[in-house]
Amino acid sequence: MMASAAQARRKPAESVSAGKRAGDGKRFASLLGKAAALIASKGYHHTSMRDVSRAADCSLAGLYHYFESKEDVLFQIQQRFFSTLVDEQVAIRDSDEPVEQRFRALIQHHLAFFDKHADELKVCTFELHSLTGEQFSQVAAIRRKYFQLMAHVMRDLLDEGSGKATDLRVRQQTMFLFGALNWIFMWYDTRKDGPVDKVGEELTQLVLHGLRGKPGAAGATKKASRSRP
Amino acid sequence: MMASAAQARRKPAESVSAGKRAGDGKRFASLLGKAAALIASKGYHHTSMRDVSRAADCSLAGLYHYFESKEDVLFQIQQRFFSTLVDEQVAIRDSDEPVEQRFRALIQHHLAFFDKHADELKVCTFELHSLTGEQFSQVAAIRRKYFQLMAHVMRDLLDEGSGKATDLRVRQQTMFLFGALNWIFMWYDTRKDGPVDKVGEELTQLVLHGLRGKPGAAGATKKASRSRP
DNA sequence: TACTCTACCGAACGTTCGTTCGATCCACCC
DNA sequence: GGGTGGATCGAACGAACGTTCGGTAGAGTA
Repeated sequence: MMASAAQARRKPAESVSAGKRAGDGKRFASLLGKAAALIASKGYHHTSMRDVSRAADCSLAGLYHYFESKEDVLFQIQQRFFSTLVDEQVAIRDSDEPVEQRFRALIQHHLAFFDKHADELKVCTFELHSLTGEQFSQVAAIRRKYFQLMAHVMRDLLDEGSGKATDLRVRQQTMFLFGALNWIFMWYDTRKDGPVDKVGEELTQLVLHGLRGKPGAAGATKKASRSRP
Repeated sequence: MMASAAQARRKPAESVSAGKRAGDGKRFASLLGKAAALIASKGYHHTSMRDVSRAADCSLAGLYHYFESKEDVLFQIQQRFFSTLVDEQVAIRDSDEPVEQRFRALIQHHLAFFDKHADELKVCTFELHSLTGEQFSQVAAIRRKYFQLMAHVMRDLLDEGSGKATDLRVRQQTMFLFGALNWIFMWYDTRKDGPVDKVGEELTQLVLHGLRGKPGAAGATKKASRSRP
């Protein structure tokens, strides 16, 4: 008597690596991918269930065999991919490397994940606020975890340079970094920009040097070279 | 016979400071503000014309006296505020100051504009792709202009330090900066973060020092202080 | 063969949306 | 007073949307 995959997922298991659940097959993964591509390019609210069904070559009603609702589509994408990324980043933070190496590895792995799952990560980054209620809270918690993870390494980095690692400074520098990372969706183009790890190294150097600078050392001291009068 | 403000605006005058057009009154500005606040907080596609009419205390049909369509609402916000910001930034770029001062001033003015018109600037930053056709092209052109403006100063900054100002490097560092700037919408909180100009100075220092660092100087040289084993 | 369960579908329902139409109110000018 | 035109409105229209319902096809199993 009708126990669809979506209904079976009603209680989605609390641990991150959830137990077996209906809808973990290839078809489900393919649907998620098609949906992520559409949402990444048109935005969640511009993407209709009819769009998804067309892209996935199935009927509108057929989608509801795999998903409870449209919002469930969005949630599945965000929950699965974002928690995978953050779990992997935790392993890097806890690795046995010097702080600069861990910092570099965090940036590089973020970009490598972006390279492999651009659509899904874009959805994670820009469509959090399209979720509501419990589903919003769950993904928001993952995002907080990611922030704290990065802020932790940022603090180590600031501590290493000098004693000026206030909570506020750690917060703001971490937010600057996330801004630079997340904005990459808006401009990165393989042909123009080359492989992602080159971009990652540029960003790593920018921040590593930027944090090291002595306060006041970069002020209005020079008398200016102007290239356009 | 019925020449509404929206219809009078049909040909919106090509110069930036357009000639007088119906709908430049206080009511029109107030409608734009209410709409910007709604769109900034709920997103364009989640904001209905009925929402706007409710917030503005007028009828649904009444809105169409001022706007040709829903997309016209979005376009008016973006075109007016974004071109104002960029025009002001052009004046800073062309001012007679040392390059570091101009760079600092660009960041500070961007943040001051954010402080005054947070809703409108947020709409400019995140809702470009909700426009289509000619309106999209117009705002995209303003955005390109802003990028080139910032990249221009970034190039001067890189030139000053050494000879390593390739087009690619200028492009990527500029994009990092825009990322950090634009992401501020996501986290800035006056109570936590203090006045915007403090934030601006942090970001200015990060980039100024970051660009000055000698390549290879911040590598895996130290043997790491770890605060969490 | 008969039963069960998964995967999937066509057709419809109720709602919300952007937009339009015809009308009214009112300040201003002849 | 009569006329004009900007500002505003209630009511409705057609389209698109998310979702549901009742059903079918087919593989697996007893």
